[in-house]
Amino acid sequence: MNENIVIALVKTGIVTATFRKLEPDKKELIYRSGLKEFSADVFDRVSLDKIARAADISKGSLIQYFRHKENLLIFISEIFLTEYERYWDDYFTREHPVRARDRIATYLMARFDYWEMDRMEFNFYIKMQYENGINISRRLRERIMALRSKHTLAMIERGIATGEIRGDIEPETTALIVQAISRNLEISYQASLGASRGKINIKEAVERLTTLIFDGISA
Amino acid sequence: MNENIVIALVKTGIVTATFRKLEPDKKELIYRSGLKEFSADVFDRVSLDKIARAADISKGSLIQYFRHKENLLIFISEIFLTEYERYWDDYFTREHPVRARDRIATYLMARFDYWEMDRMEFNFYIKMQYENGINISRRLRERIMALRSKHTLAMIERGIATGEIRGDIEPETTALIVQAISRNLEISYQASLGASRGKINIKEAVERLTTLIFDGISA
Amino acid sequence: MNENIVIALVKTGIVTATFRKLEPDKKELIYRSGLKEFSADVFDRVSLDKIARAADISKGSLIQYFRHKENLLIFISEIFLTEYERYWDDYFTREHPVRARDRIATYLMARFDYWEMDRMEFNFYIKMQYENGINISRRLRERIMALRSKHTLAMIERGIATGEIRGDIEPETTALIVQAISRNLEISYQASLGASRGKINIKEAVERLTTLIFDGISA
Amino acid sequence: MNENIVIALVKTGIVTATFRKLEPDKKELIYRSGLKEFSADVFDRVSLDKIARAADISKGSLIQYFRHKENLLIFISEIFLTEYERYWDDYFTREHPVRARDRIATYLMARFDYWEMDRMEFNFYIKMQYENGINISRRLRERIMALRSKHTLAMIERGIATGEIRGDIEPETTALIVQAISRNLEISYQASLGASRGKINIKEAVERLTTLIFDGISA
DNA sequence: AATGAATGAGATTTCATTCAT
DNA sequence: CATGAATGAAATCTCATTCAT
Repeated sequence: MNENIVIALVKTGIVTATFRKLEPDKKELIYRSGLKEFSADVFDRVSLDKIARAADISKGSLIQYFRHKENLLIFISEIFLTEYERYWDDYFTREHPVRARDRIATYLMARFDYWEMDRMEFNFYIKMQYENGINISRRLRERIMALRSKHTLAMIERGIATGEIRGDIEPETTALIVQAISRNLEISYQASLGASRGKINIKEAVERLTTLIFDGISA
Repeated sequence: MNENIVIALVKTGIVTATFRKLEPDKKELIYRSGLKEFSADVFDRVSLDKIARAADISKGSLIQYFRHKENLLIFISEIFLTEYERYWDDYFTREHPVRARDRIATYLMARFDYWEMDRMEFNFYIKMQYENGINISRRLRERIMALRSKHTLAMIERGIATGEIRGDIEPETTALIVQAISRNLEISYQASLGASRGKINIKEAVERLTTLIFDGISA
Repeated sequence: MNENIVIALVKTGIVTATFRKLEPDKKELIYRSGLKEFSADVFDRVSLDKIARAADISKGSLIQYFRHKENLLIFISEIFLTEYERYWDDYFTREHPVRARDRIATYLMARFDYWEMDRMEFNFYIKMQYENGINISRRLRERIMALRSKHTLAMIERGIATGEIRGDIEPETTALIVQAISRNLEISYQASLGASRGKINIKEAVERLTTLIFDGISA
Repeated sequence: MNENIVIALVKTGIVTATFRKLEPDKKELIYRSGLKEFSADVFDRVSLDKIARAADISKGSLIQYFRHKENLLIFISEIFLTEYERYWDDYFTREHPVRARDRIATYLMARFDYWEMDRMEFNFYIKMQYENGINISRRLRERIMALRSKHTLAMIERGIATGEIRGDIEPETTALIVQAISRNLEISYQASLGASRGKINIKEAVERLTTLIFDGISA
C-alpha cells in the first residue's frame, strides 16, 4: 500500500493518524476486506460489522480509523485508483508497437491484463460502475473515465499525426468508439465469468474488434 | 397495462390475484408510482411507504398485492420490458430504409425516440443499469441486451446477405460494436441531461458514429 | 389527557396521527412512563427502550408515535404545562382572600398543593429546572416562569392599588422577592423529601415567610 | 492548588498518587481544562478526549490519574469548593460594616465579586446548579448551600443580638429569605450575561432588594 | 379486501475504560 | 509512568413485513 496516499488521506481527514500507524499487513488486510465487501454488494448493504470481522479487528477500531462508512469507501477508492494510475503510468512509459492499430489492440489487451492480476479489484471496479446514490462511486467512475480518455485520445491523435487514423472526424468522437467498445467488452467479460458458457477469449475478441474499429463494418 | 402479463405474473406468484382485480387505472398508477421511486434511488433506499402514498393506497395493500418489495420491482420490470418489447416489435414490422447504413442509423435514433416518449422509463432503465446486489436488475439488463442483440444481429445479417456488410467477421462481433456504441451513447446522453454543458445532439452524434462504424477509423 | 393539545401537537408534527388514535389509557400510560424516566435522569441517559418497556409497547411503536426522542420530551412537556396552566386558570377564577397578605400566602400554599396532587409531575418539574443542554427544558422553564410572573405581578399590583403594598419600589422587583422565595422553598422541599430529617411543614413555612416578606426582617 | 486537598483526595481514592506527584502547573492545567468542559455541557456529553487534549496530556494519563470520569468531576468540585471556602474565610475575617443592613448588602455584593474574579468558576457553579443524575453535583450544591447558610445565619443572629433584626422569627427562616433572593439573583444574572438586553446592574439590584428584605413589601 | 398499527432486526456511531507497549 | 490503540456496550432510528380489525 502506497504510504504517500495514506499520508494524504490523513491530511484530508479521510483516515486517522491511528490508521496510518498500523502495520502494513494490517492496513492491507483492512483494504482487502473492505474491497471484498464493497465488491459484493451495494453501499447500504455493506456492513461494517462484517468488514471488521473479516479484517480481524473490532467494529470500534474500524470506526476509529475512518470515522464513518463513507470514509472507508473513499479510502478504498483512493487506494484502488492510485494503483490503477500507477499501472498505466508504467504502461505508457514502456515501449509500444509502432503501428496505431497494434498500439490500440495492445492497449485493449492491457486493460484485461490488469484485471487478471487482481480479480477482486476488477469486481470492485465493476460494482462501482453500477453503484449509485453515492457520490463517491460517481467520482471514481469519472476519474477512471478521464484517465482513459486521456490515454485513448493521445493514441488517436498520434495516429492522426502519422496518417494512420482519419482526420476528418474529431478525435474525441473517434476516441469514444474505442472507449465504448472496451468498456462494453469489460462488462461482457465480467458477466461471462459467472456464466456457464465459459469465459470469453479476450485475445481473439480484441483482435476482431480492432479490425472492425479500424476498417469499419462495411464490406 | 397488458392484462396477459399480469395473468402470467399471478401464475408465477409475483403479484396476487387481488392485484389483478384492481381497476386498470389503479394498476397503472401503482406501476407509475413504483417506477418513479425505483428510478430515483437505490433499491434499499426506496421506501414502500412513499410508493403507497403516491399510488394513493395503503402500505398494507401494496404488500398484499406483491407480498414483498422485490416482487414489486419484478412487476415493474416486467411491465417495463413488455412495453419495451412491443415498441420494437412494432418498429421492426414497419418498413425501413433499404441501405444497411441508414437502417442502422435509423435504429439508433429510434432508441432515443423511445426514451423521449417517456423520460421516467428512461431513468428507470438507466438506474437499472447501475443497480446491483439485486438479481432482478441483472436479469432485466440481460433481457434488454438479448432483445437488442437479436435486432442488431438481424440487421447485420441482412447487411451481409446484401453484400453491404463484411462477411469475414462473425456477425455477433459486428453486432457487438453497434451495441457497445449505442449503449455508451445512451449513458452519455443521460449524464448530459443533468449536466450544465447542455444536451448532446443525438442526431449528429448518431450520424458521425454510423460513419465510423461503417467506414472504420482508418485514414 | 387533553385531546386538543394532542391535536395541536399532531399539527406541529411533534406526535403522529397514529399516536392520537391510541386509546386514552394507552396515551396516558405513555405519558406517565416518559414522565417517570425523564424525571429520574438526564435527557441523554433516558433510554427509549426503558420507556417503551414501561409503557408496554415496542421501541418501534414509540418511535412511530414521536419520530425521535426530543419530540417525546416535547410532548411530555406540553401535556405537563397544559395541565399546569389549567390548574392556575381554575385557581385564579375562584374567589380569594381580600387582604393582599393572605392572598399571597394562599397562592404560595397552592403551589405546593399542586405538587401534592402528583408527585411525579413535581419531580419532572424539578428535573427540568436542572436539565440543561436541551432547549426544550429551557423553554419549559421560561414558560412556567412567565406564567408565575404574570400571576405574582397581578397580585402585587392589586396590592399596590389597595395601598397594602408599597408603591415606591417597582412591582417587578417586589414580585421578584415572592418568586425567589417560593422557588427556593420548592427546591428545599423537594430535597427534604429524600432527606432523613423529614418533610418541611409547608404551611408553617409559608406563614412565617409571608410575614417576613411583608413586614421585613428589621426589628 | 491546595496540596492538602490533593493529599486528602489521594486517601479517599479520588485521585491517584501519580497525579499528586505532577508538577503544580500541570495539576492546575488539568483542573482548568476540566472546569471548562464541565462548565460547558452536561456530564454525559463532556468527553475525556477533549479535556485531555486541552490539558496537553493523553487520555490514558487522565484516566490513570482519576480512574474514571466521575472522580475527575469530584476532584474538580473539591478544588472549586476549597477555593470558594477560603475566599469566604478571608472575607469574614476582615472587618465589615457595623449596621446589619449594610453588612448583608456588602455580603450580597461580595457574592458577585467572587464570580467576577473567575467567570469560568461561575459558569461551573451555575452548571452544577442544573446538573443532575449525578450525585456529585447534588453534594456540591448542598455543601455550598450549607456554607452560605452558616454565614447568613451568623449575620442574622448578630443582627438579632444588636436588636437590628427581629427576634420573633426563627433565624433560620430569616436566613432563608436572604438565601433565596441571592440565589435567584445569581441565576438571573447569569441568564442576563448571555441575553441581549444587557447585564443586570448588580449594585442597584442588591440595594433595592436589601431594602425590601429589611423593610418588607408592605406599604 | 383494505388498512395501518405493531414489531423487531439491523445498522451506524459514540466514548469510557482496559491494557499492552 | 505515559501513551493511545482496541474494545464493546449502548443508544437511536429505519423500515419491510406481519397481522388484527
